[in-house]
Amino acid sequence: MHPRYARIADELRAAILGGELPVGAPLPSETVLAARHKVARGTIRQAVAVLTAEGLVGSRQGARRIVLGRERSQNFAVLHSFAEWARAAGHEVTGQVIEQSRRTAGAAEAARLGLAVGDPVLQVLRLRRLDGVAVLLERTVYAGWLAPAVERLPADCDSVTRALFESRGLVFAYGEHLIDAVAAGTEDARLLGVRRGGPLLRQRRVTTTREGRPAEWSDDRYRAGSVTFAIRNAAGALAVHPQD
Amino acid sequence: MHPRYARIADELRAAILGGELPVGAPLPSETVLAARHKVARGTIRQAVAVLTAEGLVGSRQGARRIVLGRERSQNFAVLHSFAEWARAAGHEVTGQVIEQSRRTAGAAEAARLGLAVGDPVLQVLRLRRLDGVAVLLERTVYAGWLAPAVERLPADCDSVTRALFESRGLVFAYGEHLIDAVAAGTEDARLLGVRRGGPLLRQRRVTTTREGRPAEWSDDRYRAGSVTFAIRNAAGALAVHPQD
DNA sequence: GTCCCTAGCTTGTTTGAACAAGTTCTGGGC
DNA sequence: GCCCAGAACTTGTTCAAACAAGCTAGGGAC
Repeated sequence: MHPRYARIADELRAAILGGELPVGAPLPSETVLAARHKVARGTIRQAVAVLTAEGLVGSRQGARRIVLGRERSQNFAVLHSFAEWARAAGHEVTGQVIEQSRRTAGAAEAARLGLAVGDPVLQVLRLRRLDGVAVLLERTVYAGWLAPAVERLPADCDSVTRALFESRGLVFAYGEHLIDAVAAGTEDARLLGVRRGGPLLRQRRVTTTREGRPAEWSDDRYRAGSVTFAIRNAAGALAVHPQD
Repeated sequence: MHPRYARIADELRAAILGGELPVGAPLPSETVLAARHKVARGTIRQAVAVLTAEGLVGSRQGARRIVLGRERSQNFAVLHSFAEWARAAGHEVTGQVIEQSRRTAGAAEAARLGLAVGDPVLQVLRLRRLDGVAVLLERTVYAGWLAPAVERLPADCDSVTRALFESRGLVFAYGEHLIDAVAAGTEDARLLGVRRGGPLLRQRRVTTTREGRPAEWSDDRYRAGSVTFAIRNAAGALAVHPQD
């Protein structure tokens, strides 16, 4: 059973997405909502904090909260798994390991993965296709303790994240991403089928387990025009949990 | 005076950034922190919620909170203003309007800015330099009601966001961003001084006022290698900033 | 009619308490 | 020595109350 505030948040979200609370309209005041749901004001504040974090509503002290938008921004967590995102968007995803080898960590990798220089790591080069078209080239380095689990995966595994969750109970909960544009190198161009020197969208990311242990470090290159990152930010309102 | 929880958050953040609380270390428990600062547990929870949203600490029910990282990711708000970010990072920013003209909104613009087709808009082409190097080409469309305020700005205005805040009290608080890579067109190549067809990082964004009124729509192209978007996502909360 | 100022409403901050749910560690039993 | 059951601890959820700070609409002065 979800907590009370989450269910109230779901209800409000549904009202916004369903158009009962149109964009620009004020939300009912906290007092009214509290009375309507028979909960304390703090619980309502937690519920609207969820919506604020999603960028659906904005708030200013003294004035009523306002509906900002109807499109719910996906949690950025989907960015962790190309496969999850693509499937949700109705695309067919396939993956293929091009190259896989064990080696030892260099200084940069060691720092990023929280290892010592020389610790074993597993390097994987993976090509992913969307509806048959080569779209993403992943160069991933897994921490040594993950290597056996990754090596056991089939070469055409669709979703590594899901597979590792199912086989090892691993959850990649927190991550850090660096996004920029780079020119396609020779290998990039050949595998993705683009011109050498042409634009690629690069995403470098570190993913850690829920406990904060770094698990993988990856350099992902997307063919230009194939993928766009969408970010909705509920800027000023970054503080979340109002009350305990 | 900042609220109490914000000051406690600042103190904890400083401890993490300063290395007193190294990555992987547990945070003191809420009870301990509450006693130490002589506040209620709820106040401590608000403080750590800030850090959680910044991606600095993670938490699991039942276990102590853990320091996840040392790099603080700025709130996405800074991304609204290239100038604000650059200045904060210690760079010298200059801007220059290349072209500016009024026209009427097409279908796509009207939809994005919440206008009717044919409503007046102001189109501005702006080149921005970082420490003297051309780095960003902005193609911005302002809603008609903003046009007078924008036209009144000097052609070499550094920070449009700040200027509009000061002259009109406008705050660009919420936005939506689409990030991808594109090949440089002829004009892009000439103004940014890169090869035609070379990689550019494109950011398309809609910015609305705090009240949810769309104010500007912009296509920003960054020279590859000059700027990187950093995104840190802590299970739902995301924060982003450009970095070099 | 216009302007200002205040009364009332709304969100923000904080307190203190209680229980629920999950984790960690300590002993005792084997 | 190993393993399992609790005890103790820690975070998560909720309540009720109070005051602070900011906004808005309406009424009074001009």
